[in-house]
Formats: sequence, C-alpha cells, structure tokens
Amino acid sequence: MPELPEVEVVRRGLDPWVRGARIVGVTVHHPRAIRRHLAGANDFAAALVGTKITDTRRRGKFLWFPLDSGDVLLGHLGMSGQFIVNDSAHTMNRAHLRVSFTFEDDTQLYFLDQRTFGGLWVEPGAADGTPPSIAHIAPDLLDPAFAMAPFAAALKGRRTEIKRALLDQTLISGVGNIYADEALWRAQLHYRRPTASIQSSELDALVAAMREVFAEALTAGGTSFDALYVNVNGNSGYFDRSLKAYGQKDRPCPRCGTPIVREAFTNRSSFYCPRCQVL
DNA sequence: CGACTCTCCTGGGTGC
DNA sequence: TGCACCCAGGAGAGTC
Repeated sequence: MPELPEVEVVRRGLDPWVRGARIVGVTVHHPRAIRRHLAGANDFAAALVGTKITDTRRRGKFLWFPLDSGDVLLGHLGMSGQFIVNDSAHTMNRAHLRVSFTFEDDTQLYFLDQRTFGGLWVEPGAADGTPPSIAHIAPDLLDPAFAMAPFAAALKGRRTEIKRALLDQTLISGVGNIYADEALWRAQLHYRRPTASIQSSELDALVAAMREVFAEALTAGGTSFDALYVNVNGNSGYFDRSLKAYGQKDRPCPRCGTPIVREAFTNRSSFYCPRCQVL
C-alpha cells in the first residue's frame, strides 16, 4: 500500500534506469492500466515511442517523467502498482503485468498492478512543471514548497475531522490511511478531532510526527534496494517492523499498554490508543 | 464550493 | 476440502 515514502523509494529506484533513456517500444497488456489516457492504448504508445525521459518527479503519491517531447508520462501506483526493471531474478508475476516499456539500450521496464487501482497516462507538460491533471494536489512534506502557514490556514477553513483532512490530498498530499494513523498516534491526537479545535502546538506536533514517520519509512525502504535487481514495488519493509497503531488491534499501545482499538472509518479502519488519544 | 459517500479491483483470509 | 463471503485501499465521480 504505497504512500509517500514508498512512492519516493520507487522514484529513487527508477531514476538511474530511466533518466536519459529513450523509449523504443511500449506494449499495453491491460487497457484498465491506461484508462486515464482517454485516447487509448495506441495513442499512449505513439506518444511515448521515440521520446527520451529527462527526469523523475513526484508529488504526494503521483509520479511523473518529463519527456523531451514536452509531454509527461504520469503514474499512480494505486494499491498494488509496482515497477520492475529487467526482471533478471525472474520473480515477476506476469498475470499482473499491465504495461511494458523497452528502452534503446534494451532495458525492460514493467508496470505491474494486481488490483488495477493504479495506472499510467501521457499528457502535455506545463510551464510551471506541474502536470495539469495533478495541479490540484497539494505539496507534500518532502517538497520544499510545503509551508506550514498555508497548510494551517487551509485546515482551519475546513469543518471536518482531522483524519479526513489528512487524507484530503488537496490540503496535504502523500498521507494515506496507514501513516495518518501512525502520525496521529505519535502526536497523541484522536482521529475524529474537529479540525477547528486543533491548537497550533498540536498541529506542529502532528506535522513533526508525519515527518518522522516518513523519514523512518524512507530509511527502511531505501535499504531494500539491490543494485542488480531493482524491484521497486512500494513495499518499504516498514510495515512489519515499526507500526505502533495501524493494524495493531488488541495489541498493547507501545506507550501506555492499553489495547489498541480498531473502529470503522469511511469503509475502512482507524486504529488508535483510547488512553493516549482522547477525543 | 465543501462535506461526504460510492465505486473501481483482486486475492488472501475466514467461517461454515 | 470447498465455497461464499469479507476486507484492504486512493482518488475521482457523484450527491446534497
């Protein structure tokens, strides 16, 4: 379940393989993977073949690759998207293969996605560098453009609960269900706290907690790379080792020992400590 | 426009 | 063992 740290790990992993690479072949194996490319698979391939990838970029959970044609190749991993380069270890499950790319130097890049929530598409680049289809996505915490004041102001203007606000990618991007629960646990805030009631000191603590969680996940994900076999699959290894609240129902809170509670939340789950995170 | 719900998808897990 | 479910989740469409 890739969130910001996992997508950044994917970007870093892909960068040395794709930056400067010229695309000479594109095969779309499943049309749903390019459903956001409205002109269809033939147009998708035609827009890419012959172009050179000039950079690797990311905002929140969106990835994009500027092309020397002036277009950009955009991608989102959704729930289960992954990129594999060359598959030299032969671990790729071809049943989930959605799009294949061949580069001029014969490097193969595969996009796989079991649940097909993710996808790829091509669109014209924009002068300010942000592709039009993600212009509404707010800066994320790794972005130098992120600033506390506008985020705090945007949050204050909303009449909702803090976790809903954290998951709203137009307020702050890159935060998903897992890291929202983890950051709220660290900052000792209940996920249903009204945004209007959050004090500035609490917001500072929450942002610091999100930065910590992201930094730890990035470190964990960054160590899972192998220079010879790049499987940038969005699994940071962070889940198994470091989660304090998410998925920890009935396990003792690492801070106070009280069993972690799971509650239904917009057709998914929220995990929190009922003693440390009081409404 | 803001707040919120619904929908898309697959396979691992669970209960009978 | 087999089968019918349930569940996980991001983001955008749709509703009010």
